[in-house]
Amino acid sequence: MSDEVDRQLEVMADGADQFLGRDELRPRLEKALREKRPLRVKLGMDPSAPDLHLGHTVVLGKLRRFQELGHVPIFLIGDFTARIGDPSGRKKTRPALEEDAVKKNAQTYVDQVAKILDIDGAEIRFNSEWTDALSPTDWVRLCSHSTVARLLERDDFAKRYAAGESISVHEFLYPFVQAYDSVVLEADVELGGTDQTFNLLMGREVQRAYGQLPQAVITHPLLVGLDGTEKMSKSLGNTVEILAPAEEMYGKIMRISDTLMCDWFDLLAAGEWGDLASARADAGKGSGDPFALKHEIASRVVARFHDSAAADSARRHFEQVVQRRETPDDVPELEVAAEGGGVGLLDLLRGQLGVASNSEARRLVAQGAVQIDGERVDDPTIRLEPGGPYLVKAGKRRFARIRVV
RNA sequence: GGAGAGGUACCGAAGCGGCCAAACGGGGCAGACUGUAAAUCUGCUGUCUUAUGACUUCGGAGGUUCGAAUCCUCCCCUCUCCA
Repeated sequence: MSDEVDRQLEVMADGADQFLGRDELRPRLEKALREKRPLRVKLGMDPSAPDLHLGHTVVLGKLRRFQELGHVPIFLIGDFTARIGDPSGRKKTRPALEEDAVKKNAQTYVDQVAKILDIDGAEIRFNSEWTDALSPTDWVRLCSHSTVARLLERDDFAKRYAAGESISVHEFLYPFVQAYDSVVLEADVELGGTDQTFNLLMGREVQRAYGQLPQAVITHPLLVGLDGTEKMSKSLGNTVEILAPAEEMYGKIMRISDTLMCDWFDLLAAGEWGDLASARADAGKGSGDPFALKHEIASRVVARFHDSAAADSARRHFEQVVQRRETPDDVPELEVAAEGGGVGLLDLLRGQLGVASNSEARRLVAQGAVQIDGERVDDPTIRLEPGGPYLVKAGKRRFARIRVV
């Protein structure tokens, strides 16, 4: 029995940055196991962007592990809080979202989360369910449980305040709402990124104020995005979306630095990649074969969100197109209507290859990035005669087979 | 309520009557290199059927001027200090 408690606590702590309230959790866990009343484990996310990315999956993976331990995963969609905008880690006020956008995003979240959790065994909740019912008096009471000084202690607020950045009053409300969610959900544990520490601790305080046992708080390091410096975040454009096509996902992962690769390995392994431990250790020391390890990580991540067949073909595609710089097998074939006896190259690049503008297309030609049937083109004004198909290449990764009709 | 400071391209930030499509840095794109990368080096980076050309752009709306990102007026937004 106590072995089982230890084992579970260890799984809970795996990969975590902090595990606050661990000692208090122990007796609750024992009781839970004894009485077969699983713990309620909360993870909240704001539907502020439609796509979940690898960064989200770090904590989601932990939630899944709780589920595997027999506890109740509660995935909370912060549809109300998204309308406030979480100030965590922000340098400026996050714009509040329109209700419609929030609803739409929330919908897609459930589908995406299902790739990680066993969704049937999970509790999916929306916090507007109870926040909309709060009266002004309730709000005042809720907000009385902390102080301005305390809120200003918070790192991101403190920095913004010191730097003379604006802080809107409503941003102060955010932690209160998140804390209140824990009260309503009677959370035993709440998960989050390290940037959530303040909000999560607020949950403990408010639960206490409402006569509940405070939740344990488990935070995980934030996954650094593709740029290798900032946390992965949609607004920074450094994400790998979990719904991304297999090839794109594979390619993005292959493009990260070796240092970042090690970081990702640790956060994304989720207790699964034990067989790669020694390769990981070598990579950390700068020895071994980091390239092979990166391939392996890319394959496993793709397999996790697609399947192993997709992972294999993504790998082949990468080896072919990026490593050997060959033409991929699956170049899209497009037909273009001839106008005045042919098609101008610039129109083609813009219309069929996804180049942003004629000027951009000209630049690509000038830079020697455009090829037709393997031949470099350096005159942007050429026209393609009816016929083909012509194999058109723009830059390293944009291909199309064009038939002019 | 009062007094100051400020809003510039994807982002940060210079410019403060013509030489400004707007320095510089970041980002992005392309090329070289490489284990795909990262790092490094080089170039490009508003649009237009490329043009010592035109058009749109410097918070918004007007105005002064041969000419405005740059001066004036009003408005909107942000920050600081004082009350």
